[in-house]
This record gives sequence, C-alpha cells and structure tokens, in this order.
Amino acid sequence: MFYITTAIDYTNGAPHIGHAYEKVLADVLARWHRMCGEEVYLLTGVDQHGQKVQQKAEAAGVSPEQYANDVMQKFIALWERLGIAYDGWAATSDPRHVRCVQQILTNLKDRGCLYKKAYKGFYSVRQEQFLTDKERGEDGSFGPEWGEVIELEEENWYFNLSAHVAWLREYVSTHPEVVTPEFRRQNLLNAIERAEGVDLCISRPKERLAWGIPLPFDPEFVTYVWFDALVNYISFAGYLSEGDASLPDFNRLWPAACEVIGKDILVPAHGVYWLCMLHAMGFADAEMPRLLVHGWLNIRGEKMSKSLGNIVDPNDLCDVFGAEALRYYLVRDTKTGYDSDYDAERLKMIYNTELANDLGNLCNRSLNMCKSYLGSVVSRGEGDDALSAALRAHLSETEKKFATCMDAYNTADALGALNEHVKQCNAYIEQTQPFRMAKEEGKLPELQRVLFHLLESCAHVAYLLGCVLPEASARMLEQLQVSTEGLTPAGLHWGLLTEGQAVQAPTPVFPRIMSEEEKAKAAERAAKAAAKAARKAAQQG
RNA sequence: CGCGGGAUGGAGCAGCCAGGUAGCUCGUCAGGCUCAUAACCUGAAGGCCGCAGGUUCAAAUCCUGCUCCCGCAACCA
Repeated sequence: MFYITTAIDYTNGAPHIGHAYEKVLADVLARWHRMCGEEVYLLTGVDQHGQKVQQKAEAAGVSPEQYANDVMQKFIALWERLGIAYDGWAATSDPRHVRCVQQILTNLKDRGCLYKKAYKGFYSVRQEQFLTDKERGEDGSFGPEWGEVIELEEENWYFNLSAHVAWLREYVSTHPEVVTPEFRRQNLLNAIERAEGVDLCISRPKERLAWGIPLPFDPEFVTYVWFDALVNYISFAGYLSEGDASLPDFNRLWPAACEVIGKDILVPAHGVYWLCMLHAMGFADAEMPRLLVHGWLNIRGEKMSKSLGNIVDPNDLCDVFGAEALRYYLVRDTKTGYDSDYDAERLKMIYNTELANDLGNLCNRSLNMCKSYLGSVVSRGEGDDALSAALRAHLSETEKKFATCMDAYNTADALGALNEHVKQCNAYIEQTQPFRMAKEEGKLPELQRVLFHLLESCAHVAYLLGCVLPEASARMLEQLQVSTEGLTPAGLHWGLLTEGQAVQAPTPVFPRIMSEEEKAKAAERAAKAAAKAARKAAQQG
C-alpha cells in the first residue's frame, strides 16, 4: 500500500499555483505507483477552521461553514480540472474528522498529556492575538497597527510537547528516511535543538474563536489548528473509526509512505508537532510517516505574495495552455525539494519544445509515414541493424532511468530521460531516412522495421508519460492502437504493437502554441530557407 | 557569530558529496533534410565556473576568509 497525502489547504482564499504544484506532484507520484501495480490511496483536502476563516466569513456576511465550503468548491473545481485523482477528501469540518479529533484529545488527556494553564501577556484586541517581544517596535512599544493593546490573562490547554522532544531528536537523527530531501532533515534537526522546553498551546477560548472543534472535556474551548488540521492524515485514513465503512481500513493505510508538504510547514508543524503528537498517541517508530518536503514556486525571482500582487491563478494557465501542459511544466521544471521559478515563457517553451516539437511531432511524423507508406499496417519487417539495436538499448535504459527517478520522487529527471529518448528517435529518423526507403525498390522490410521501432518507442514513452499526462497519453496510445491494460513499467517489453495491426491516422496531440509575432518570425525563417533552396536549384539547373 | 538556499557562456539550470579535457535546455549563427505540428538533424560562436588566499602534479569540485542575492525566523504550498 502506498498511502500518500498532501497538506490540506486553508480555505481563506482562492488556490494559487503553489497549491497546484503540490497536488500535481502528489498526483503524479500516486499515478506512478498505481501504474506499478501497487495499491495507492491519495488523500488531499482542506483545512476549514480557524480565525481567518471566521473573520473573512463575518466580513462577507455569511457563516464560517458557508464561507469555508464556498472556498472549498474552488479547490475541488481546480483539482478536477487538473486531473488530481484523489481517493479521499479531507475536509476538517467533516463529522467523522471531528469525532476522531475529539477521541484523540480525550485519550491524550486521560494519559496525562494535556494540561490547562493560564497565560498572561499583551493582547491586541484588533488582531485578536497575543503579542510577543518580536512585535515590539524600536522603542519597545507596540505599533499602531495593533490597535488597542491590553494586558490579558487567559487560560488555555497545552500539549506536553517538551516531554517528547528527546525522543524526536533521537528518532530524526537515526532515521534519515523520515524527511526527503536530506537537507530539509538538517533544517529539522536544527529546529529540534531550539524546540526544547516549550509546550504547545492547543486551544482557544470559545469567545475568541467559535469556528473550531470543541474540546470534549472542556466545551468552553475549541481546538486550535494542530490537533485539528494535522490529524486529518489519520482521521481520514480510518483511525479510531471503528469500522465506519465510509473510511478506509486504517491498518492497511498507515503509516503514510509519503506526506507531501511545503518547506514552510516542515518546521515546526510536521517535523516537530505532528511526529510528537503521534508519539504521544502511542505510535511506534516504525509507524511514523515519511515527509516529502517541496520548495516554493517563486514568480520571476520574487516570492509570490498578495502584497506584490503577483499571485498566479492556475485556472488562467489552464485556459491558455491546458491542464496537462501545466502539469508537465510543474513537475518537469522543478527539482523536487527545491524552490523553482515560475515563468509563463518557460512553460510555453517547455511545452513547445519537448511536447509539441519533440514528442508530438515524432508521433505525428511516424504515424504519418506508416499511413502513407504502409497503409497504416504495422509490421516488424525482417532483419536487424546497428542503429535499430542501439535505439532499443537506449529505450531500455530510458525505462530503467525513468523508474529509478520516479521512485526517488525525481520527476524532473524522469521526464528528462523520456525526452532524451524522443530526441534519439528523431535522430534515428535522420540516420535511417525511412522517407527515402519508401521511394526505393526492395526496401520494404527495412522500412517496416524502422517504422516499427519508431511507433514502438512512441508507445513506450506514451505509456510511461501516463502518470504525468493521463489524457495525452491515452490519446497517443489510442492513435497507436495499443492497450496497456494490466501492463506495469517493470513488465514493459518490446512488442506493445503487434505484427499486422493497424494504427490510426495521426492527429496532433500537442498543438504548438505560438503568438502572432512568433508566427511571423517563423514565416520569415521559412521564406529564407525557401529562397535559399530556390537559389540552389537555379545554380544546379 | 540566528538558520538555510544560491552565485557556472545572452536566459534558465546540471556538475561539487567520491578533484583530472566545463555539460544540458532555450536563444543566436551556419549547414542539412523534406516524413512531420513553419516541426526534425548536424555543426559553430559564446564561460578567467562571485572575489581572494590555501591544499594538490591537478580545484567549478576540497579547506579558509570575504562580497553579493534570496528565503525562513513574523498564519501564507
């Protein structure tokens, strides 16, 4: 079982390209493991509770439920559009989740992991939060942005986080697999050193925050973020569900093979709080989830932020380039774990070169030659030659590399390997020149062999590409008339196409995207080439 | 001394861990091809690998120091 989760998105605003990246990455990995024949469960969802949602709802004049659900629909619509094939939907206002959270809190309280304590400090009435020394200005006072600041004493419930930190340090130090990539684990180890001696506030008084899960043992309080949001990974996996048929069997899913999160919520939320929470609940070391930490998408070198007004809406990109082009770009141009730079020009460039010019054109020209020269009937032909043997060997290496990279979450290099093979195929056409064979006598077996190599390569590439571009992959395989049902990457073999089978006439799967300006430039170049050809012909004639 | 990431031909990146002719994509220029989505193939130009030292027969790569960008530390994937 490959249980993979994503962070659940906070429903206080519309999804942006960063949200999209994380879900696409998780979906691609999930599809890859499904292809490999593993049972996969992909969980994603939304975090609905909390003060921001409550405030936004008040401002909009609707209930928090209403507001959170409205925003949730935007996420659902986007995932639908991007082809995110999730198996479970984690919405934190779901009664099944609420019940699980309350059961966990009850258990922890019974085990003495929770306690109530008064905290006294400076409180901003306007911002509804306690202020620390960090909020103080140069002169030591709180700035006007905080409005009225009063001294307030407030009781809250705390989780004895500090009791688990020693275990956490030991666990993370001795289990390198807990966080990928490795340098993020180093971040976490650093953070753990600083985390000592502080417990975690897990509640808010109801008068301050009503939109949350009430503490079962103290109804004047609601759960504050951690024991609500983080618990989704187990509540929706069926933890403590006592046979609720609408939820999965927890024992089969847990522990999560891969929890995909952003670098900002590794420390302290997932790396410290979440692991310690699980430890407190009684989960053993072998039952800890593994975290895959991705970086951020910056926008042309700048951080994406509302204040800069450079937020990119994935829907706009789908409108212009299509959902699959966006999917390809996101996992092709991002080195998993690191930040990357979003640039619409690069999206277009990668789409046009790798998908339209290289792969799309390869399929198209191969199918077209098959149609024109062989009546769209595929045959292996006879004999063999060095170039063909080399192409087969290259394909075999490509498939191995693709699998190795995907297993290591390295989507960029996996796709790079496929593209490399496509380039090999295009070079193979130049070297073998099937279009010339078609005009010569007695070259039929050779021609068949070459076209078979090309179409077979297309089929293999299209199949593997299915985890990133499910629709385009299906369309290519349809044109090739190849069924991949029951096939796994490990079971890939030469001969997806069968002797004597027919293929369809080609239809471009990845139409080139060009602006008027680019079309004009290309026309100019074509005219230049034509003029040169004419000049040459004149010289010869 | 807060933590971390980065600085490589016009642009974006890989290489660094396990030193040894500096690689990829895009762009530019030239040539070739004509099956194809004004696509494809080949070749060329273009870099003192941020700066300064050190180790070494040999440093983009290891060590030391420095400069400059960026992110986190302050709910934003």
